[in-house]
Order: sequence, then structure tokens, then C-alpha cells
Amino acid sequence: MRSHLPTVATSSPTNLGIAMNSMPPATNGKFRYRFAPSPTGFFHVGGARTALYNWALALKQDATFVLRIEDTDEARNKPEWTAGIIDALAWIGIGTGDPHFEGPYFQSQNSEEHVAAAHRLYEAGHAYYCDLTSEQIQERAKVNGKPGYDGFSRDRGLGPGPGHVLRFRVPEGVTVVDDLVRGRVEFDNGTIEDFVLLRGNGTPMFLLANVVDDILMSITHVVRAEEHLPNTPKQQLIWSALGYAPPVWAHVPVLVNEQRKKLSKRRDKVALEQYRDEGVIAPAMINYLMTLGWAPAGDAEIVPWEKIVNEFRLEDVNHSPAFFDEKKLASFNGDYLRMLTTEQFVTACSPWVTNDSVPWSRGDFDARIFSAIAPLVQTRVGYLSEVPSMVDFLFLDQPLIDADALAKAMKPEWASQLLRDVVGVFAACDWQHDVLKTELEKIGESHGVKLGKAQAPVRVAVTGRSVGPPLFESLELLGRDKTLARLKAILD
RNA sequence: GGCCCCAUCGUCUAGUGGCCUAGGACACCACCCUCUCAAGGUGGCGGCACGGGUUCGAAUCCCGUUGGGGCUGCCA
Repeated sequence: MRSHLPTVATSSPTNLGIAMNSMPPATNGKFRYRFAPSPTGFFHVGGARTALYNWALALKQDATFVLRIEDTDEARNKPEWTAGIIDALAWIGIGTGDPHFEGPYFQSQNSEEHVAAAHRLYEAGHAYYCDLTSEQIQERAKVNGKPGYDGFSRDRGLGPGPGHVLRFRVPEGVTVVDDLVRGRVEFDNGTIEDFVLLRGNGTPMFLLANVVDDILMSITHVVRAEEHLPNTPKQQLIWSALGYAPPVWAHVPVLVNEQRKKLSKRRDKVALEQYRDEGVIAPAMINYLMTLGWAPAGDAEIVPWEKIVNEFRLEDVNHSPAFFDEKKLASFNGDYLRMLTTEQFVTACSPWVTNDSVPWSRGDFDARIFSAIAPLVQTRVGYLSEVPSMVDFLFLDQPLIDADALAKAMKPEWASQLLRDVVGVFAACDWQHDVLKTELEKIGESHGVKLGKAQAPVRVAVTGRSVGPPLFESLELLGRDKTLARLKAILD
């Protein structure tokens, strides 16, 4: 794997603990979007869509796309996972030296800023310490008859100490979130509990770290999945308490499985890498992901990236969850595969026909023969991973015979004799696909069967399967010797 | 349970009060093409969740019902 050791660029322009201005750092008037994944070992297709939405907007508005890795949870900071994210983003066209791309930054490197901001919040009275354990909170919740933290330590005047968490003092009132895709959403602050800013060990929590980083990085637009909507009033409260106007929010619908549940790594196939490894090509994935929850103008949905960038607007994003449909993805991929020139298609196939899991021995692969058959397989695959099984008979010493297909093809009483006739004729005729076709046609006629039926036993005997690329072109490429040997092998 | 979001063919969507007899795409079915299978072409099946309003007129606006979903951690 390529090494993408994150280049760190984390010198914060502002120290929130000391200088707290009411204006964020200068942005030269440009919008700043951000994508802030937490490393989990693979790249989620939902994350890919969110990243793509942010990226399209950054390109359209000549804005900046900031990548920030949210690695503050110790369990989530394996360096190779970060490399995986960067690789995956590059695959879908994000990054790779484009001037609109900035980062990656690492949240863990800003922890001092997060803590400083927390302390400022405490000093300003926006936060207070609490020494209750999770168990005690649960106890109280049981007694209270309602779940969650009840604000027990609000006025106890506790200071910092071992095991003391810092909680945000949620004010009375209503918090209004203006969301570009959802409109105005109101939250009664009475339903928001005093959430934790700093853990008992003094480390910052996501809600805080996320906001402080966004301020530090002058983020103007937060475009993320809908699951974050309930966090938004809390974060907006932190923005205000810190003295800043909140960013523009946009919460896009989640991606769901067939059961209409949020795509999860436990039950669903969600890794972008997995689709890539099965032979989905990037333009197809990008186009499919962009049209999940949004549609370009006009009747076509297979459209160039330029058109997408040109037309994409958050205001037009759908409000309801979208089912990630593998069948439709495969269809998009097939369309994109067919748009490739033969040369491009051959190049795209290369990893699948030269890797270790290929059924033939590596030395027997012939790139020239593959190039010759390629245009015929191009219209027959949805995923590139289907390619090897479609051409394996050309590079295998003996074809992998599908027993059922063979039994069926040899069932007609004329089948064996037809094969014998074929061996006789093919031993001497010109070895060109059109000649082979004509000859088989004639032999078929002599047995009273049309070419469609006559080709079946030949196809199975030579390629091992009942379906595949056009037979006579295949035979021409395979050569006379191997063809005859395989036919005879079946007759014996 | 509480808070919040959502609701057009099976699925992804177009539709922003009259162009809607609701358009496209995937899937499915049929036919054409054809050496198998595809690809391609043609056609078909199939939807505004329900009930009230508002309006001359509602898929589009309002209310309610029902049904989905998200969140509810000293994870992010």
C-alpha cells in the first residue's frame, strides 16, 4: 500500500483560551466546508457521499474543503486507518493536490485548544463541574422517573478535580437551528441536558472539540449526516457561549439498508474499498452516490461530474433517507464501463486479471489475447470482478467444466455425433471466426438443428460454461490445437 | 418513554397551486435484434400513506392520524 503519512499542518491561528474575538479568523471571503470523519478501519459509503457533497460545493463556489481526522478516541487512531481515508477520498477524486483541498488536520493535535476553551467556558459560568459517576446518574434518573442527567451539580460550586467532569450549563429558552436542507428547526432547551465537555480525566469530548476545531479552522459551512441534527443545538450553544456566530448548517439524510435502517458496518456492506475491490470504477461510484438524495436537471442521471458540480445545491437535497441499492450501482457501473474505450477498459481490468486470485497460472496469461477478447466482455460485465471467470478458458490448460451445463448440452441424441463432425471439419478448415461459424452452421443443419442449439455442446466443451463471450471469436483466439483437444476430451 | 426529522411507482428520483391522463432511472415482464449470455431498441407493469381543511383548482399550502427513521454515552 502506498504510504500517505499524514502531513501535519496544525498550527492554530488563534488560541481560544486567551484571545476570544467575536469574529472567526479571516477567510478571504471564501466559504470553508469541512469533512470530519473518525477513523474506523474502513471508509463508509455514507461518509463518501457526505464528502462528495462538500467537495462539489467547494469546487462550485471556489471554496475550501478541509479534511479533519477526528481521532480523539484512543481506540480510533491507527495511522493506517487515516491512510485508508485519504486513499479512499483520492479514489473518488477528492484531494490529490487540488488547491481547494486543505488538510488533513488531526483533532487530537488540538486538544490543548479544546481544554482551554472548556476552561474559558467554566470561568464565564457557561460550564460547571460534577462529580457524579455514571451509576449515580442512573440512580437519580430512576428516582426522578426520567432518563438522563438532572443537573444535580449545577449550583454545587465544585471545582476541577479527579473524576470531575465539566458540563455545559444549558440556558433556558429555545435554540433555533437554521438548516439549509431542513429549514428552521426549533429545540426547547429544557429538553437538552447539561452535556459533558471534559471527561473526568480532563480530555475533551466530541461536541466541544468539534466546535472548537471548526472555529479554529474558520469553517463557514457544516454539511454532515442527519444523525448529527440532535447535536446541533448543543453545538450552536457552544458557538454562542464562546462568542461566535454559528456556521451555516446542512444535515443531509442518512443512507439506509433494505430494512430502512441506517447503514451499519455490522450488518451491511458499507466499505467503499469493498466496492472498489469488486470492480466498481470511481466515476460510477461518484455519480451514483451524488444521485442518492439529489438529482441533476433533466431526465438523465448518468451525467458528467462537471454538470453535477455546476448544478448541485443543498437546498435541493431530499429530506428522506435513501436506500443504497447495489443493483442500481451495478447498472451505473456497467454504463460507465461501456463508456470506456477498449484501451481504457483493458487498463481498468488489469488488476483483476493479473492478481493472485486469478484461476490460471500467472505465466499463462497473454495480454494480447486479453486485449483481443476485451471488447466482447466489456458489454457483459457489471463489476470488473466478473471478468476473470469470463475469460479464464483462454488461459487455462483445461477449462473449468460446469458439470450441469455439460450434461445439459450433451443431452440431445445428436450432440456426440455433432461434436465428432466438428472435430473432423475444424481439423482442416481456415481458423477464422466467420469460417468456423459457417462450418458449424452447416454441421448443425446436417443434424437438423440451428446454430443456436448446435453451438451449445461446443461452447461447454471448450469454455466449460453455457454462457460467455461470442463463441467463434473465442475459438479463434484459443487456437485450433486447444480447441480440438478439448472437444476430443469430452468425446472420450 | 422523551426530543427531532421524514412521507410521489418495489427502489432512487422529477414535480415548488393549473403545463400531471404524475415524467425519468434501476429492477421486473414481453417483443425485436441475435451463435449463448449480454449490450442495444420498442412496449408494458407499477406511485402521490390516510382523513380533514384552504382554494375556482392541490402530489404541491395548513392541521390531524398512521407509518418510517435519527438521537437519547465520561463514542465520534
